[in-house]
Amino acid sequence: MKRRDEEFAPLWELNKIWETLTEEERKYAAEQAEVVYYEKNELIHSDGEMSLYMWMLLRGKVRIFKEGIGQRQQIIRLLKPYDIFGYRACIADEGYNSSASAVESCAVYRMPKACFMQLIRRNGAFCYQVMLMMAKDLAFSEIQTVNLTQKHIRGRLAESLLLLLKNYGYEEDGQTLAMLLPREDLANMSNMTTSNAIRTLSQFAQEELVAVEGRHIRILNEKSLEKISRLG
Amino acid sequence: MKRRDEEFAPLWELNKIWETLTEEERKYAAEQAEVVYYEKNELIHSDGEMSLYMWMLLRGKVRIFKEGIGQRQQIIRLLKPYDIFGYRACIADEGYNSSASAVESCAVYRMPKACFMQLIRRNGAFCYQVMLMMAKDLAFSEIQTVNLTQKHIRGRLAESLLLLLKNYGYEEDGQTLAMLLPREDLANMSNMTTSNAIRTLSQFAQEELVAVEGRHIRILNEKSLEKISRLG
DNA sequence: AATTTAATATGTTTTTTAGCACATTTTTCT
DNA sequence: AGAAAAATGTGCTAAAAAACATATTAAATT
Repeated sequence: MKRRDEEFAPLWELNKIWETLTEEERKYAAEQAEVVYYEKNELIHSDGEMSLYMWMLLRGKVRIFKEGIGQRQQIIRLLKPYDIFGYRACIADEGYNSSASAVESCAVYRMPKACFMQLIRRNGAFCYQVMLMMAKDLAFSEIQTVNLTQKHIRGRLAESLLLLLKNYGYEEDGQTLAMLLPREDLANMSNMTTSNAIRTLSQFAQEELVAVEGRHIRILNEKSLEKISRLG
Repeated sequence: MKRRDEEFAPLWELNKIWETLTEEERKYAAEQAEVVYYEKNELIHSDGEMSLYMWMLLRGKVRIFKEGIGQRQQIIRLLKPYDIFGYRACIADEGYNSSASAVESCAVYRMPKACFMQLIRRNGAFCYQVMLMMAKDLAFSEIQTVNLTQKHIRGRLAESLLLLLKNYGYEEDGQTLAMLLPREDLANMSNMTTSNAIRTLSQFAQEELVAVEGRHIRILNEKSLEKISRLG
């Protein structure tokens, strides 16, 4: 983790939750928030560790995951720039209940818990925005529980690919997923072993649902993937 | 669903989130909240249906569940008196993202969404209490995702039994779970088929971890159950 | 650029879990 | 209370997924 002098747009231009802050609060938030940098695969925070900051991703990609049984990890969600994380633990004044690490080198705003909670207490509209964000995260988590427990391998992998597509979109070619993920991460998202992720992705390639070149995945038949995901 | 004239203690004596309300707000809340009754297995709200109320359980037990693939259901959580539910959808102004049905006949307070949201907007302390509740629910959901995906059948069943114990405690004998649940619900909690729930519970009985008499389950060896749950 | 290390691909075996059948018991309903 | 409907208990079979092995390829490191 490094700190560097680099200019990023102010908070309120990056995520609408900050738009609810008054001039004074914006100034306070900007003073307190600090840009920090992480290398690829570096740990940002870890499960159980007491929450000291809430974070907003500025550049790069981050995975939020939990360690399960026998070092198997489950990726809870993947973040893109301006997504906010680590805020739940701050609100509950608990340790983080998951770990965060950089998928690729990235820049992050971190805001001390005290500052964040101050803003929540002072500003009802801000509090409401945070609440709304949490309501979305909760809905997603409950949907994900059912996806991961009830769908079969093919359905789970298709689901993950569509999730990546929805979250990161395509490269300029309009086909290639704008997210390079090792197969192991794909497996950890989809609740399966790495070899099953590899095998199933190969199957999808044979069926011409996707085309694979290393970590570059082109989506050839989104409709069919949706169907596979839907039927489990 | 019926309505009856029956007296329940006022909201603020039943769940601490209501303690944050002012006198005036308490009066408003009490006016707007209404007691409704549901028969065993009656549906209280269903997944996708637009949220009109938030609810607080007064008497009885309620299951919150999602329908997955091929009518298999996943129980997201089980409620005991004074637990609050259906509030997430109100906050996000969305449809419910799960269904709720009565495990046994029960009484419920229901409060119109507009009233609930009014209180949230007006009263920062109340908003914060709701937020805190949601933070707990979110943490639970994420833990549950990992439990249900990574643990093996025995681990998942042990987990569920301990969850029931934590939530409902023992009967007066200090051994029998104060929650009668058909094996199918036990299966739907634990992400397994009904026959596997029956089979695995029988195994636990043979190993003298529990004693089973119909739906009455006595916990004989909590320590061992914890170990089985922990190791997956 | 070369070397080491890690990731990917694929086949095979073993374990785990679901699915089905059917007898028996318990609940529910009238 | 008695009949009908559900739920439970067990055995067996099939399917799904994990585990393991090993070759190949790509990525990271010096």
